[in-house]
Amino acid sequence: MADVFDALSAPARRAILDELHDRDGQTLFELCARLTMKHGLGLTRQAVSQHLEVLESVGLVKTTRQGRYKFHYLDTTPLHTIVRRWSREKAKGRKR
Amino acid sequence: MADVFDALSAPARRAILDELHDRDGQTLFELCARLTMKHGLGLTRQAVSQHLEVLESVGLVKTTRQGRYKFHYLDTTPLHTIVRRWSREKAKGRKR
DNA sequence: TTGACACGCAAGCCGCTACTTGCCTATCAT
DNA sequence: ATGATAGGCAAGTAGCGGCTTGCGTGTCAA
Repeated sequence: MADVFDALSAPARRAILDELHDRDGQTLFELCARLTMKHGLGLTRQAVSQHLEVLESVGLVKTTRQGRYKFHYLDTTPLHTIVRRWSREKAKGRKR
Repeated sequence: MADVFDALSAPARRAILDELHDRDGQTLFELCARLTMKHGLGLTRQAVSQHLEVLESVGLVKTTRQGRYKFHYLDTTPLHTIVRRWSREKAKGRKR
């Protein structure tokens, strides 16, 4: 588990990204509460925590700590590389 | 297994997309040969075939049959929906 | 200092999926 | 018709990942 594609494969992680897109900078408990509210997902705190670890490891989520709070922020820049990978412009050195 | 994210989660399927991006309209056997050549993947024909099924089911690959040949073509349009999902422009009816 | 709160660590279970194996169908050349 | 080529179908196996469970750590208020 190391790249953006794996991170996006889990529906729960996509729901987390949706939540952060709707309200950026949430804590773990906020996310747990709102995920069960809106998306109806029955996820424990640990489950969400593990998902956030994955999302952070691939750069889709950035975090800042303040005291005992840890805020999570969405970062979509890794997504652009996905589309670019199979875009029509052939890679630079390829034309020969 | 039904959406684009799951389809992209497997490295082998991404390699197949890479191959089709490099040379569009290949048959199953062509893909098998070139995948073992270039990417060094030890994939059987059935493995590649099953991957192509998945890619086709989510619309990333289109196919045409001619006699006993089946040609596979890359289609990147499903990829754009991924980026749009978490783009900055809030969904239309949301501003309230 | 004590308790509550926000979060982290680690092991275990279970289902899904990638891959294999074996056999079958269809198309083409001779 | 017969063999070779291109591809399809189906069941079984093994490993990984999502989720749980239980406990531990750090921060804040009273």
